[in-house]
Parts: sequence; C-alpha cells; structure tokens
Amino acid sequence: MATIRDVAELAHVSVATVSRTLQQPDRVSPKTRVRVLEAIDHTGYKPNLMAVKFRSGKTHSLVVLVPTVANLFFARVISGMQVAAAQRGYTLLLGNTLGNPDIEAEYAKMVQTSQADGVIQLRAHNPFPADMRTTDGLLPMVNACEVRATTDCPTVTLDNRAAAATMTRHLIALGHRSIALIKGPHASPLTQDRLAGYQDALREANIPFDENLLFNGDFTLQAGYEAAQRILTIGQRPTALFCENDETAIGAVQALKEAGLRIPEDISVAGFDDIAFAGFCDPPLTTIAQPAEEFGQTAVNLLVDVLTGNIKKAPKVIMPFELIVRKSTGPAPTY
Amino acid sequence: MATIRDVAELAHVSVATVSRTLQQPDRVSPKTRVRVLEAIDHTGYKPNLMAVKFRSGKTHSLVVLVPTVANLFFARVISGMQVAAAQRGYTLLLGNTLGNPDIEAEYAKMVQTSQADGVIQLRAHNPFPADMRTTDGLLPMVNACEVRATTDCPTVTLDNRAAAATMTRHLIALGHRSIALIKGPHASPLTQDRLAGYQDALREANIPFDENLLFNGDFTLQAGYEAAQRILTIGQRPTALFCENDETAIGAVQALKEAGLRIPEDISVAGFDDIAFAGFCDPPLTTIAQPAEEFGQTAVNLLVDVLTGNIKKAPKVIMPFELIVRKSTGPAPTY
DNA sequence: TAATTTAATGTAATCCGTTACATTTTTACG
DNA sequence: CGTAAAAATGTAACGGATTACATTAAATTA
Repeated sequence: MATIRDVAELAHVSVATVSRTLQQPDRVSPKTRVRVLEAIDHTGYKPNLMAVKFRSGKTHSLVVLVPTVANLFFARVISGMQVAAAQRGYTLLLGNTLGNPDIEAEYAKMVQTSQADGVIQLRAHNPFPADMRTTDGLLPMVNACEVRATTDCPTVTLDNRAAAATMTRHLIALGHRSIALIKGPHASPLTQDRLAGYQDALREANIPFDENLLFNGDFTLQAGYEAAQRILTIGQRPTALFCENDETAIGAVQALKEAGLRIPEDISVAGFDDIAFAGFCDPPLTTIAQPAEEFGQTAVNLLVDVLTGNIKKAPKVIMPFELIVRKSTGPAPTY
Repeated sequence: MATIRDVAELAHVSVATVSRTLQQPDRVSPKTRVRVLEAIDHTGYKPNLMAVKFRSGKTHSLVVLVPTVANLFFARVISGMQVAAAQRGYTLLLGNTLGNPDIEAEYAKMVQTSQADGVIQLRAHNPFPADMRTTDGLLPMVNACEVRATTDCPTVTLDNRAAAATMTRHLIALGHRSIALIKGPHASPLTQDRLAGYQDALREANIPFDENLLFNGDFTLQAGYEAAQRILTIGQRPTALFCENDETAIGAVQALKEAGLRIPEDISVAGFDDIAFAGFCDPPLTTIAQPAEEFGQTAVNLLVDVLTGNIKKAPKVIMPFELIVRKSTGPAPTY
C-alpha cells in the first residue's frame, strides 16, 4: 500500500506538499497540484485513515448501544442514525448489548480507548465511569428513546406518558372500562411512563385503577402471546388490551384469536411504535406512531454537537407522536 | 488521558517494560510487574487502541454490508455475526447500503483506507476494485446469504434452489397445480435460485410452467401486499402462493384476506426465512427455516480465517434448511 | 570466585499523515 | 532593477504503542 512518501517521491515534492494538495489545494501551485494528483493516481495512494485518526485523536466514530437489533423500531432508529452520521462524516459502531450492563460498559470503553468519540445509548443507562466528562462537563453521550428524567446528558425522547394517556383515552372513548396493560421490562422508564399515562387517563375518566389488569412482558412477540393467555384466565375478562409495543400486541392478538376471540368485537387491542407489521396484521393494529428515523437523526446530531463543543448544556428534545387508529380497536362490547 | 509514558515514569521503568507487562507478563519480573500494574491503576491508563491499530496495521474491524437493517432475517444474521466477532476479538462496522453499489463501494473503501480488515457482503456483489487481493490471492471478503456461484471468495449460503423445490413439492403434495410465485428483486441470485427450484419441482410433477404466475416483489410487506392484489386480477386464480420471503408472504396474506379469501381453504400461502412474525400471524405461516445466526457466525469465522491466513482457498459452506409446515398451507380446493 | 548463560530492562526506531516553522521562489511595486 | 510582501515548498517534530537490538543484572556452572 502506497504511503504519502511514495507519492511525494514520485511527484518530486515533499510529503507536506502532498498532504496540502489533498487538504488545502489552493495552497499549492496548479502545476504541482496536477503533478501530485497524477502521482496519487499512479501509486493508487489512499490515505491511511488509521494514521489520521491516531494523529488527530478523533475517530469520527460513534458507538450505538442497542438492546437488540432484532427489534423493528430500533432498526428504524438506526437507519435514521446512519443517514445523519453519513451527513456529518461519522461512522457508526453498532453494539448489540442485549440489555446487559457489562456489555454496555465494554462498548463504552471504546470511547476511553480512543476507538470512538461518543456513545448513543438507547437505554436509560450510563455506561461510563464517573470521570468521563468532556471539558464542558458533559458526557460524550446522548440518550435516545428510553430516557430517565434525572439524566444530565442530552436526550431525545417522546412524551411516553402523554402518548400512553392518549391511547388509553381512545379506548375509554370507545366505551372500555376494563383495560388491561401489558408492560415492558420492569425497570424500564418507558414502562413506568406509559403506565403513568395509562393511569392518568383512567383517573380523568374516574375509572378505578386495578392492579390485576397489569401484566408483565418484555417487548417480544412471545411475551405478548403468553401475557394474553394469562389475561384469559382471570375472572372478569377485560374488554380492551393496551400493549406497550407492537410486537407484544401482535403476539397477544395471536393468542386471543387462538382462544376464539374476535378483535375488536370481543376485545380491542392497541400497540405502540407503529412498526411496519402493524399495518399488515389482521386486524391492522391501532397504535402510536413515533418518528423513529428522526429519533436516530436527532440523536446523532446532538452527539456530534456535544463532541464539537457546539452545545454547552444538555438539551432535552421531545419528539411528537401520533395516534394511528386502525381496525384492532372498536366499541366495547355490551353484555 | 494517561499514556504509556506516564505509567512508565510513575513506575520508574521504561515504556518497553510497561508494554511488556501487558503483552507478555512473564517477561517481566514479578516485583516490577506489580509496580507497573499499580501505576496503571493510579493513572487510570487505558492503551490508546487507535495507536495500536495504526502501529499494527490491523484494525480488527469488519465491515458488514447489509442491504437494510430493517429486515428481520438480516437482523438475526447480524446478531450471529456479533457473537462470533466478539469471540474472535473483532468489531463490526455496519453499513446499511440500501442495495446501492455506490454506497457499497464507499464502505469497501474502509478496507483500502485501513479502517477495516475485511468485508462481509450480504449481496452477491464485489464492491472492490480488481487489485484488492491478499497475498493468498483472496479478497478480504466473504459473501453470505445471497451468493453467485461464480464468485471466488468464501461463501456461506443455503441451497436456495433445493429449498424452494422442497417448498414447491410440499404445495404440490397438497394437490396444488396452479402455484403463483412472488419473487424478490430481479437481479438477485436468490430470486433466480428460488425460481429455479420452483421450476424443478413443477417439472418433476409434470406441471407446465406458466410465466403468468410469476410476480415481482422486493422482499417487503408492501410489495407482497401489492403483488397479491395483482394476483387477484388474473383470470384463473392460483390455489397456492409461494413467496420468496416471509415479509412478502405476510403482506400478501393481508391483501388476500381483505379480498375475502380464506387461508388456506381458498388459497395456500408459503414464505421463506422463518422470521419471528411467521409464527405469530394468522394463520401461522408455512415457511423455510434458515439458521440465520449461524450464517452470521460462519461468515465472520471464514473472514477472520482468510485475514489470518488460515485459509488458502475459498470454501463454499452450504447451510441446512428446514421446511416448517404451519397453518397457511392446506389441501388445494376442489372446484 | 570467575566465566558463562539467562533473565530483565532500556534505547530508539517505526508505523503515516499533519502542521508549525523555516526556507525558497515568485510576484508586486516603487 | 531592487526590495518588500506574498506564495510555494520543504524540514522535521509529533502522536502512542510496539519491538528489534543493546545493555545490564541475576542465576548457573566450572
């Protein structure tokens, strides 16, 4: 592999001139410029970006910590990140953490070992040791999607509480009084927030909150399927089921159908996220749409702004959501 | 950030000794070893891996070119890659190429610019210029999932032709004689191979091949939906529909149901890939299961073997498939 | 104990591109 | 034409870890 010195030799110039030809072409006379460019052509020279990154101390790489890439919502977020990263000249390093804090910390070390400039965390965790702050007092991190209110780093999130309340109000408006909720993983702020929104809407409508209508899940199809089976075993069957994400809802629908229930005639089901499959299931799923790609783009832009010192204090960006009413929710059955 | 020199100074040794303490601890006396380790602790020293990579010329990074991360089959493949990459001490750089050869070439440049050691390509493309071969005459690349027979780099693939034939035979065995096929993108070898397998099975059964039963798709839900709508407009409606992937099949099922058809009573539908949703749709989808995670693992292992010189010629690995019969296929209706 | 081998440590070059500073060449203008 | 200013180019240090080779210290053997 040809180095800058090979080019310099062939073009009868110094390495500095070659470097300038590429970095600041107007600081080189036209004749030498063409000579150098020809030499580059001849040698097939490509700058060793590892050397550049080492020298500059900047890698222009961002670590993205994703609980799992096998989640369509995250897939969309990541797509958005890649668009923004490419625009800003950054590369993404994807870390599939499986929600494991050790793996998160392992990936975060890439910042400490100068392999990456910053981290985008899709969970409400801080994988850094305490002393990793930049000169501005910020961590080289942004937190997207799942966010804890107490964090002091830039965040991009949804008003999950308001969104869940909106969906719950939709169900209440359809006459539902007994609305089950399949939650996400226990510790997740997402879960907490959506639960809070659900409770808000119940309270507004003077519907007593019933803890027995809360079911645990983990955002997977399987979890939704199993939770729905449990729901069918409780005494008074709820007339509606709000699932904290679409995968859960689709799994639940499957179990409910297998049990012979009609949706939405016998029971309404609602999801959250509006993944592509939501529009292609039977019945199409009523859900909350989130601007997933824009989450990713915003997260990258915020992080790059932090890294370049464009931001002095951590902004909290709130993205809009939209209630998408399809066919899986309908009027509460009257007995 | 502390450097190796800071550590050396604090421990009153040379930088060489510090380096040896970490690389070859037995070449350092026990007393100095503990002294150095203490100094490392005190300074919080973390080796600058950018410097290491630059010095060694090896990045221990692999570029993965994925047409789209928003595809659940690829998501599983990538998960498998990450497992294997972690085991072998490599990092993955994910390139979402959207099937665009320019973007592929852009990412492949990361190898030429020493940002990555090799490439895993999930399409049957060679993004490299001709002169990128290693000393063994191999490209630093493996080709997984979608593979063209003529390629000379290591490959991991399925016998797509045999798999498609297996599925088609399953449909024929159920009495179907008119089987439509929704293909993938035109240029894809996957599409070609699965079409060939479909034709093989027809020929075996002496069923004439009818070009009018071929429909174009692009492996998305939407494409399946639209193709199925087109199928409903042709004169003699087929009794079975074989889709070249599950997304297509699920999209098609939706369109067929909306048109009032029952599955499988009126029309059978089969997919390919066995994504998680295949088991959670209505009806659950008959499909071909592929060992997606193992595709990824094998691909990474092959590439690392190429890079380390463990492999002199390019192996062609064929992975097993399995016919998964669920509820979306049934006996052909008798008119 | 002297001589020799082995272990431990140190010195300095190296990887390659960037850039501050130095030097040379060209241009501009009196 | 000569000198000052501007433009073009060159020299060499730098970044941080690794490692070949050199040197010193410790262990072994005669």
